[in-house]
Amino acid sequence: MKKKRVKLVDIAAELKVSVGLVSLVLSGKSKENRISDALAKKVMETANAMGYSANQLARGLRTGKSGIIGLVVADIANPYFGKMARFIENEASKVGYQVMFGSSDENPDKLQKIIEVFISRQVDGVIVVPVKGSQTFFQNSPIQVPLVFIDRYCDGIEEDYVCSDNFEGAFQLCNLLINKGRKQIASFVYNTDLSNNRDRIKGYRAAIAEGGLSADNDVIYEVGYKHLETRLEPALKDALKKGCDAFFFANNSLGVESLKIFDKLGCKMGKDISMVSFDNPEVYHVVKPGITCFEQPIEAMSQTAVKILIDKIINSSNSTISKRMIAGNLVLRESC
Amino acid sequence: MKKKRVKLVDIAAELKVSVGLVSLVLSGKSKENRISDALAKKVMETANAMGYSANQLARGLRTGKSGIIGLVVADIANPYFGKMARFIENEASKVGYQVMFGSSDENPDKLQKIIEVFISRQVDGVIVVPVKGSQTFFQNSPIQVPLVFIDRYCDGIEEDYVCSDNFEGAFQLCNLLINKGRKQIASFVYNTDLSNNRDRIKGYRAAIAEGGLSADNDVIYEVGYKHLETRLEPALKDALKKGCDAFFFANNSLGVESLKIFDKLGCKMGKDISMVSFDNPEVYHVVKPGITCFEQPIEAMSQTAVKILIDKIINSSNSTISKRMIAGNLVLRESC
DNA sequence: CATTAATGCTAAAACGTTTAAGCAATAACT
DNA sequence: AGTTATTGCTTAAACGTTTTAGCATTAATG
Repeated sequence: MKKKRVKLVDIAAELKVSVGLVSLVLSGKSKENRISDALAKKVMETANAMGYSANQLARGLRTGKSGIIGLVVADIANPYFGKMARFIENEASKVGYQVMFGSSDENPDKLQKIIEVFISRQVDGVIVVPVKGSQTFFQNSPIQVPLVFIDRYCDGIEEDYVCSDNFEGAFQLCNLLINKGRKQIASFVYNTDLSNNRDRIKGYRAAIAEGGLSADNDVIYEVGYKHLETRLEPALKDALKKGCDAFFFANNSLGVESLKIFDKLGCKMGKDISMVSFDNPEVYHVVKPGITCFEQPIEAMSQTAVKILIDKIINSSNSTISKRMIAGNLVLRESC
Repeated sequence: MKKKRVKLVDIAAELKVSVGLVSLVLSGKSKENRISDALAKKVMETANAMGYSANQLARGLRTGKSGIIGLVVADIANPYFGKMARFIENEASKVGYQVMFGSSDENPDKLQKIIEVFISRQVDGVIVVPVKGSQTFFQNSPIQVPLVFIDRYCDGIEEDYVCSDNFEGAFQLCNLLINKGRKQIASFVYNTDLSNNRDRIKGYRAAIAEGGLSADNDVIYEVGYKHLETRLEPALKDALKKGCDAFFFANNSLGVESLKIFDKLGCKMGKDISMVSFDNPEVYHVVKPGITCFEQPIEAMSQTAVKILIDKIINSSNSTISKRMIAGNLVLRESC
């Protein structure tokens, strides 16, 4: 029933040649090694006929390359990261790489565990969405694999990264609110000092300052990733009580959850209040009024990250580190 | 700069013991092999101190187990499959397995390629969402790895699967429409004869029949996965023209896209028309009126699939095949 | 005391590849 | 004809583990 997997030695036996020769032919090195065309052809044919498929474990052990890249996102179930995973998969498969993933839940311990497991599995490189509190890990552990940060980077860690223009996105979004004539803009962000979050706050502040609005710190609400359900609603109520008539959300999770709460509280979006948000989940498109947002260039970011990583893997070029910031685009809808 | 990875032989050299001993200790086989406690302790300590991490490629080559399971979904960017991936990741990591994924785009050729690559990478098992046209592949190729279908199964392929109760879900959903007093229910499904799609159609038909409505075939619209943008709108218009006052959507993609179109056409959801849908994407929760739907038990399905797979891997028990159907639950909202 | 048993370790093969080095045989030169 | 190249293949080591079999040494037994 269970057919034994055919390996090089089986093909070699069948043709009465050496294993090495079969290997050379099947890995496309016939020419360099002066294997006769006739024999090479015969080898390939029988390999096909016998249904040969290389054992990548053995190959990897020998060559020191697994052909796998590890991807660590916050949560693969979050469509933002799901899309990212998909684009990374596409780009990686173009160059023969497979993707192994792990979700950190924004937890530095989990992230560390995942990376350690990846390393143990000999991934050739990793693409990582770093999380709050993981700086020390990246600093202390002399990470032994090529690494590229995506979506965010870690301060003080000199590593390649690719992210979107978070400052500009926030700046543009908040400008929309100001131009709309809104007077007090509440900002909802995660409680981290990660680059993306921080730059979005900066963009918000810059817009406020340029727009001549008062930039009271107390209308910046930092909400923890795991406390959305409990902390978000009180924060929103507080903002409303303080007279905020506009809302800036630093990501889709905050924005989408807030939409539900606004509805519950009976706030009329686009009338009583205006809102803008980072990210462009399906919800923002379908809901009425549509939510104006800043769409991050997930595809370009993902492709770039893979390209940088593959380059690092192949050329072992830790010479210069690339820091890429890719422009996103504003999606104008009715919420502002 | 680049620290050399420490391996068993390094630890062995450090302690002037044999490699085998180190291996035995580190893989927790000290007792069975009568390694003295003192030495075992010392080995573990130096292993830690030296930062040892096993090379899973080598281990896998030797043991014949890679510790990796392959997951083939239609599209990891689709939140439904993203969640599935996440739950599978969680369950797999509990037993020390990593997940490698691939997206088939509902394309049998891609699916086949992915599985072949997985096999070549020596995955210990695969969890697969089969697609239209992949039956022959599963039939002909004597798949050499433990396999579990999820979400759907292939007719004529005797393999383990776990799916939700598609018939019951569709039946219940359509009953809601009928009880609401709707007279002509259009059904929007994919153009495949895969089990899930087919059972949903059956559920729809059964409800229609029991409800005493006319079951004209021409209010079943089969729309291809890749032709949603072009084919869906004409189909919806056609249904409206035919006088349909209720809509059953067999999945979230069809339902969400249709929401946009209904809005464009000025249809008042819950008044002019009612709708129900399979799956429970965020959109259905946030949109007004909320969309009544049948939520599939993604977590339970995923966990079950992993458990079955791990069991097959460990026990090589191809004795009995398990066919699991897990109940989902109706989420009542205002669209019906 | 002589035998058997238990203890604590080592040696070496094996997993399936890749690849450097080498070896005949033939071909191409002086 | 004698040397050197070229051609076409083979050999065998290596990658880092696991695991079986075995070897001393010490302890327990009759």
